[in-house]
Amino acid sequence: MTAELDPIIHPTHRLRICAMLVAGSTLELSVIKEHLDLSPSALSKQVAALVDAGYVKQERLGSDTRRVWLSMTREGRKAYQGHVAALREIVNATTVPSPGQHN
Amino acid sequence: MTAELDPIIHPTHRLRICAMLVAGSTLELSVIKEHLDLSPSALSKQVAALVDAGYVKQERLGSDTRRVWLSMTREGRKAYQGHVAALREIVNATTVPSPGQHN
DNA sequence: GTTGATAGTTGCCATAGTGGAAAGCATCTG
DNA sequence: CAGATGCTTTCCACTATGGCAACTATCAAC
Repeated sequence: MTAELDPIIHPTHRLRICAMLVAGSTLELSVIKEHLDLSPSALSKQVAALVDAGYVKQERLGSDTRRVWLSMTREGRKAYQGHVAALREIVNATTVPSPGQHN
Repeated sequence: MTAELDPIIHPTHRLRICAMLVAGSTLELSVIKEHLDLSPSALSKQVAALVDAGYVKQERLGSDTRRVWLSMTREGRKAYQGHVAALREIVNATTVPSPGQHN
């Protein structure tokens, strides 16, 4: 408990990016782009925010060095897990109705 | 599926407010205030955003008419449930690790 | 090598969101 | 009535966001 919502992760696009990366280990930026409805520049900035926070690592891996690959850092994984834990805390207070309350 | 994140609900303070209201049916504003670290003015504005969206209903109930009580509208409950469903979709893609991935 | 396409980043700008302080309003309490 | 209380609103400063257009770097074709 006492997990905190992480303002770096919370905004919707970055939350989605992190979720994809935690699930997918290492992904091409273009793959992420297809799943978020964002212009290239906006996406680039959201990713940069995660990189600046130390949550995401950027590499140019393949034969085509224009392409960027992303993965979570250990710190990023930890922050994401904490964030999700905090979300669960907040939301679960919801789903356990106290007796005598008429929802 | 295809549940959408609701930008009215998503920001952290409003998410907390909604979670409290969905859990607690009708709450005094002051009760919410104690659980969020926000100035009176900031809280007032966040609540106003939820009221404007039609998600929360404000009433002056007790003998002291200065005090405001809050509850979710049916629409608000629906929106909140949708939002939480969307969050689960996003986050659950995470917690089901595909085989062969080293998280 | 030159040309044109592609991947991504950055600067600029316009807009929206947020929060606190302070003033304002209505109401309650003594 | 005077002062305290609960909440709202106005004002202002600051941050965040997104798109466009310009830019860099690389690739692919010839």
